[in-house]
Amino acid sequence: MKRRATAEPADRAAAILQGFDVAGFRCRLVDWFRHQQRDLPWRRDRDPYKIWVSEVMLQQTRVETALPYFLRFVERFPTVEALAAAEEADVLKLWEGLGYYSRARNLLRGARQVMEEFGGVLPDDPEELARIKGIGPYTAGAILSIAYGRPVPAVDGNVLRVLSRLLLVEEDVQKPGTRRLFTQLAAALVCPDDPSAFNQGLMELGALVCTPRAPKCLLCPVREDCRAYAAGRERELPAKGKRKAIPTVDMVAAVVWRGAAVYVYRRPEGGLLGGLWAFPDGERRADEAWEAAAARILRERYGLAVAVSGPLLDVVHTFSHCRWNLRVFQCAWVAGDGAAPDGRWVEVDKLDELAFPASHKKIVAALDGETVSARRGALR
DNA sequence: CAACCGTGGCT
DNA sequence: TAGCCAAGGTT
Repeated sequence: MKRRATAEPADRAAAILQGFDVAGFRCRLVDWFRHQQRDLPWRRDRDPYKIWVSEVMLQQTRVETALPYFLRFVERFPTVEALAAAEEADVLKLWEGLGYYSRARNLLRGARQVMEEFGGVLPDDPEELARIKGIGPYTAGAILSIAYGRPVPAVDGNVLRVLSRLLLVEEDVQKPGTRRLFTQLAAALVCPDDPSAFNQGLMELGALVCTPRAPKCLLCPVREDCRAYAAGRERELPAKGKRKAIPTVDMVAAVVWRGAAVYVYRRPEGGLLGGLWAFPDGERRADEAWEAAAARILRERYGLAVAVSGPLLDVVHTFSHCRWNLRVFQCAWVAGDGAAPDGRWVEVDKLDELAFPASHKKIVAALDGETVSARRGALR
């Protein structure tokens, strides 16, 4: 049998936990969580569906941001069955502004999958859960432990931070290999008596006390367990590699007027902002004039001949992995019905029925302003 | 494995 | 200001 140069995660986890007071740590954490947890709507009951929705919304998203979306979503779609019967357009409209829109599409697909394959009930089996679109290792662990009381780990960013400090683990937490180590550690630590309180306690501690920049160690219920605190090194952890610089792209978009209607298209699934509506847009070429770029893109990509009348606004929008310098032009329609696969002429007052990304939502808002000022002008 | 996929708030 | 950060998943 061949032996690896580096220890397996399971062996390393066991070595790291040598001398750690597992039982005492569990008690202190769970006790703290029971008394100090925030009153959040998804903690009101253990409905697996609501836990699922909340966990998906909370992926890479702050509690305060997700909260109003969650309330609207479960009000409109209270059950898996209700969601499974929904139109994707309605789901995306409820998700508008929350970002990472594949989450919404996957949640809808997942709900339909649960109706067809699992009789409308989210399975409590790890391997079956993992087959559902949009449910990865963390979300599966969260649903299993919180909704079904199963003693499995749920490793999110909070848990990586808390455990890296607690156990003084110095590996780069962004590497997939390190993630496996922390999953082993969390699996060994999880409290069999109350996996829900333990896993949520770990995350709540990370959110409220063991925060990224200025951890509140003096308020920490498990300070006596913390190796980083003992070493005075809590601010050095977790270790993370540097982020790559993100590229900037010059973009043009156009508001093409044809009577009271403007042209919009639905972005293809799978790409950036997939499934959302947008004004016709495209990349400006190097050394190309902005207005010329607008005319060229409308002609080539959207089959529209227009007269570019002037800039409406500039939008600078930063995504997670790229940045747009977006210049928006108003245009008068000349010819062409529009050739985008999912293009439509929509009256301006009906634009609110469609889901737009934040960057193009600003264009819609600018048009509302235009309408208002035009009406004001007409009244004078 | 590394790149892709949003958004808003904070320092 | 520019960068960092937040209950990740998919390809």
